[in-house]
Order: sequence, then structure tokens, then C-alpha cells
Amino acid sequence: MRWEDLAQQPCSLARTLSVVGDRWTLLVLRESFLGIRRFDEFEKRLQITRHVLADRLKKLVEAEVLNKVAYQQRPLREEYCLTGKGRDLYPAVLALVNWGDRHMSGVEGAPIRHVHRSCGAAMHGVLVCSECGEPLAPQDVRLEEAPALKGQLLPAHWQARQVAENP
Amino acid sequence: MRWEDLAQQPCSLARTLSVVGDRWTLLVLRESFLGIRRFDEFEKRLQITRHVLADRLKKLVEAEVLNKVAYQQRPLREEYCLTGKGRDLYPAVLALVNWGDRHMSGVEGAPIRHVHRSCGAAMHGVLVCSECGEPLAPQDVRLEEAPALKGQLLPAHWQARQVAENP
DNA sequence: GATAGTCGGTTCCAATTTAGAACCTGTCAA
DNA sequence: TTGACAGGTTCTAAATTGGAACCGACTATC
Repeated sequence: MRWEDLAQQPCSLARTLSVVGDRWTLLVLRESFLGIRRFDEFEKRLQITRHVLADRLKKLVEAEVLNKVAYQQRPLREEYCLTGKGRDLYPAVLALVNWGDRHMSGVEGAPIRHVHRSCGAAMHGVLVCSECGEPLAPQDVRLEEAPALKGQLLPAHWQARQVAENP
Repeated sequence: MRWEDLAQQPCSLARTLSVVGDRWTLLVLRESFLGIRRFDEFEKRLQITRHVLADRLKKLVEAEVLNKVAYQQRPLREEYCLTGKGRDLYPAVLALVNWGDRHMSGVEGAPIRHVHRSCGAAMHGVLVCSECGEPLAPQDVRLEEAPALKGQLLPAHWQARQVAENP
């Protein structure tokens, strides 16, 4: 399967990955959430090659995750700013960061602490149900295919299976 | 920067991406969360080449996200099961799926609906503060570098900046 | 007015990764 | 004895990446 095909798949994860399923793309977004907007700032902070950076920024603009905004004329200079669609990636990025904090930190702990301004506590993100507010685990969620795709997405009898407990 | 270097960066997102920052890896994990465990099942459902599948499964086992568990002897056959570390990726995967549902679906809507067993509602995940339970947005969170890394991770004066509002 | 510097790229080549297909190894069943 | 099956490995060609140099439009400095 090629990148172009990914976006056509009837799967929201595949479609999302067709936009952000690349390590550089997500690191660019991390910088965007830190307020970085200019080509040379991204370059300095990421140690990315200019070629790849230009390509990723272009694709993110095409995907409407970033926006080019002029900050001066003569010569024209533009910044890459997050759009609403881009800011909506925050939960996904934070969830990935939280996993890294928990499972990929050495003895020295997480490199960055997240402090919630409104409550003042050092926190991490917790994913809860939009309807009842309870924290979510894989086995709490039943999946239902859209009627038009019945039988095409989920494994047969998948609901009988459980994600087994392993160390 | 190479893949091997990513894991050494003092950034939880980079470290996480050194494990799952690849489209195939995340699609393999999607299948794992659907209960898929065997090499040929992954292959059939993903249209991935056997070479790449073998490589990704090996790396996920090395990262302790999946576990090889024998389900028969003579000949030895093993399944790839999620570990606790792997199941902890569920919030990140669901957050990515939710973004795709919201921003990458056509007129026909999301291909799969998520029904919360305990409350019975069709839902999506919401990221909330672990301490006060309020939903999180980027501007609600202040970042603090670990003392040993002071000044190395965050852009200078970044706190003065806001992630600007754009269409 | 010549020179250097800044920003945001593009172009080139070599090295790495991927896609696609064929091949291999135990084992069992007909 | 032939075939099938699960779970890979090996091979070549195509695509992607890393690294470095170059370019174009301007501004600032000597």
C-alpha cells in the first residue's frame, strides 16, 4: 500500500496516518504546539534536512493542518501556523507524549512536566468517554461498522475475543 | 537525525515515535487492538509486504509492546499479543482515530462507531486533566523543563507566545 | 557600490528503506 | 508423493532520505 492509497481507506486511523503518519511530521507538529512557526526555527530545533522539512510543511499545508501567513512583504516571508484542524491534533500528540513519559523515560523521569493552568497541578492527559466521563480502556468499547461497510472492516466474531492479559 | 538517535532524545514524543512513529507500526497496532494476533492475519488484513510486517513485529517485540506467545508446538507457532505497555497506547490510537473521524471522513461519516459498553452511548474520547478532570487544550497547559534540562528544550520566551487563532 | 547576511527554499548525488515477488523450512493430511 | 499451511528470508527495482551545495530576493554594513 502506498501513501496515496492510505487516505482512501475506509479507516479513520489510516486516513489520519496519511496526514501525520510520519515521524518528521509529528515532530514538526510538536514544534508548532510549542509556538514555532518559521522555516529556519523548525530547521534549527529539529536537525531535519531542509528538503524534508520543506516537503513536510507543504503536505501539512495541503492537509489544512497548517496555514501559511505572511508576516512581512518585500521580501515575502510566511509563517506556518496551526489551523483549527491542526490544534485538534493536540489530544493525539499529548497522548503520545504521555506514553513516552510513562514508558520511555529513564531514571531521571519525564523531560517536561505539564502543569494545568486552571488547577495548578502537574498532570497528564486521561482519555474519557465523551458521554459519561469514565476513563476508557480497549475492552470497554464495542465497535460497530457503518451500515455500508458491514463485514468489511472488523475481523469475524471479533467481539468474542478479548485483548488478552499479558505481562 | 536517524531512527536510532530518536530514542536518545530528551523528548517523550521523539522517544515514542522511535517505537510507533511509522504508519505500518500503527496499523499493526490497530489490528492488535481488534484482536488480530497471527502473522498471516496481519498480512491478509493490511496488504503489507511480508518483509515489512516481519520487521515491524520484531521491532514491536523488542520494544515490549507485543509479546510472542506460543499457541502450538511441532511446528512452533507463535502469536503476537499486546503487553501492558502496548495496551497503554490505546488512548493515543483512539485520539488519532477520533481526529480522522472528525476531519478525514467524507459525507458518509465515520466508518466505525465506538459504543461505550458501560454507558451504552456512541462516543468519542476526550482528553481531560488527570487531576481536575477538565478537558485539555494546548493553551491550558504550561510546560516546565526538568531541572537538568533547563533551557534546552523549550523555545526562549515561549510562554509569551500563544498558538494563534487561525481559520 | 561591493560585500555579506538572512530567509526560504531547490537541486544534486549517495545511502537507506520499501514494494513486490520468489523461495525456504517444518509439519501434517490425503 | 504431493500438496498445503504458517511463518518467515532473500532478491531486485523503485521510492524516500540525508547531506551538502546552490539560488533569489531583499537588507545591512563597510
